[in-house]
Amino acid sequence: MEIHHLRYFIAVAEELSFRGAAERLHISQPPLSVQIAQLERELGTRLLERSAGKTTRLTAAGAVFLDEARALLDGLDRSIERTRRTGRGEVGTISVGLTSSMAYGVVPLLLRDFRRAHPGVTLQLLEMTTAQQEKALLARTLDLAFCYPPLENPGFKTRNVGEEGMVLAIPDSHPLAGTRPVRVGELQGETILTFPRHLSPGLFDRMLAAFSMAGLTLRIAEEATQLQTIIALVCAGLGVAVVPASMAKLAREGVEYRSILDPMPVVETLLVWRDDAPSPLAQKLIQSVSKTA
Amino acid sequence: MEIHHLRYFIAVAEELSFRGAAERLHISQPPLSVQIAQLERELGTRLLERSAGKTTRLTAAGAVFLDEARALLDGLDRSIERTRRTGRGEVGTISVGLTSSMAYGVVPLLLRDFRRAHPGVTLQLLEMTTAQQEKALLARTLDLAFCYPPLENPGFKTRNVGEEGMVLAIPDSHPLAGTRPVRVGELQGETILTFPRHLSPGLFDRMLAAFSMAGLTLRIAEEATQLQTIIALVCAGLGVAVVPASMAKLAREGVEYRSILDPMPVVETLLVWRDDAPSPLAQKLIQSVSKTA
DNA sequence: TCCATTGATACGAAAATCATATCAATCAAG
DNA sequence: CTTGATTGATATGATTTTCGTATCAATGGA
Repeated sequence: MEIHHLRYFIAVAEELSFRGAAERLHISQPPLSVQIAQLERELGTRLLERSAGKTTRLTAAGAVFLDEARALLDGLDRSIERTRRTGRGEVGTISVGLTSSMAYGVVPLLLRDFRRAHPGVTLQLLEMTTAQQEKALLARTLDLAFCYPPLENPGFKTRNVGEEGMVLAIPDSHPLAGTRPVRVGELQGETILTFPRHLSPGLFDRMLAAFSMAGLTLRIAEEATQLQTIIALVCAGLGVAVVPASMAKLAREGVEYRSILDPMPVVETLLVWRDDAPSPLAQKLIQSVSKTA
Repeated sequence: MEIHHLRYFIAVAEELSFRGAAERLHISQPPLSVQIAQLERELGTRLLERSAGKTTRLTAAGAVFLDEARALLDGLDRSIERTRRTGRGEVGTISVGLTSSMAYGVVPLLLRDFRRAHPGVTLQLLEMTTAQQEKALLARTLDLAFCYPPLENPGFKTRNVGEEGMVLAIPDSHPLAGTRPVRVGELQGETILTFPRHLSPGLFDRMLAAFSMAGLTLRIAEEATQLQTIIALVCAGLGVAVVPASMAKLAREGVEYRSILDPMPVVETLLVWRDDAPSPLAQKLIQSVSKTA
């Protein structure tokens, strides 16, 4: 059985006439009779009562199969449309990774714009470290990733979607509290908290270098897998911290943010994807982000 | 698009290999590639990522279409099975007419047997007079009819499914009440109620003849479109009535039934159907009734 | 009785699918 | 780095299927 059998049968069942149906189908009557006969033979039952001269009628099985055939063709149309929409990237799900520290930066804005432009698309956001995201991209668990450089794997395409400076986070009870920008030298003797290196080796090393030049050392808060934890430690008076500027949006009681006068590393945010055949959805998000950023 | 496109695509999507799928389909690989390419062209989107040497993978659209194609083929199988069952008369609906007076005779027994043997069949029972049933058969509103002879239209096939004698229905306060059979002569002076002629002309005329021979007249209860109404009138003391023996099963408080010694008309019940192409369900019911009766 | 119309059948023509042969690209092994 | 094996794509002739023309028997209406 093929789909044209369904179409042919529906035409005959609706016209209740082989000649009329043949005309509607733009074919001649004999092959139509043959095709219907094939269909009846395969189904093992007569679908139409025909007697020359008198009106053709549906059998009980024919009435059932007419309903079924219509439903099947409708289902086929819907299936085709759904597939086409998916192919055009109008619907579907896309997995996007981001680090927990990006929750307050430019990434939410970029994603919000994409969501508005593509309401049919489900964004699946997964908080992961840069290293985890790289592995997930390779395993195809992620379609896209928002990472911090440097990337370990060279086989990725990237786009810079924003960069931000570092600011100082201090308790509001601290002598340096106030609106004044701060120099690194003023931190002499302070406990300067920072995150474990594996969370962002590139940023970590550049921070380390910047402070070493000023003769300062950093204290690594091993348990701080999220920058918010660092802020919490600052709030508790365990020290000060240097964090990306967007963290200032996390207005936390008892913590103030001060800009730093000395040269500090700049945190770049990269959108990363595999260089082989990104899905249409991924392409759309890349395009959306490129336009916005 | 044809159904074999769906089958071919499912095979490739499941094997994730054109050659493997071709082997499974018992065709060679080149035409399979061509068919998939046709499918992709018609859908306007790529379904499979293929790169020589590396593993073939589904695109997002391909994953969607795989689900859809499986569902469509499943639906097709179910449709075929449903149609075949209808063709074999295993499922469906059959419209059967019967007169209201048959509700206590042999007909319910016959239908009960059929119901047991064919649980998938819905019996649509319609209470109609014999004349109404004949019209409904011609209009194809009914598939089968349980009628009383004679039939007006000669173009029917019939089968006698039972005959029964007539009995006397009298109030239990009546002088004739008791267990004794009754002679027609004993009804001299009684009001003998009967149904309007149009409900069953054949039976009416034979009844009329039988009573005329004994010098008795009948009083027609015009409002009695159902035999039960006659019984109700008897119960109310408006007279006595001669009714089919099966009505005795309608054990009504205040009414007794007496057999009649004189020759009385015999009520035949006919199963009636059009002589042109009865549906498989109708054939099954005819067969069931013939075996039981 | 004749004529028009219905669907079925027969047969050659057109179209679609298929199999064989072959290619470029890629990967694994030496 | 080279070789051999495997992947899917392409080209071409063969086979199968479907289609159209011609024709038939059966039925209903004029």
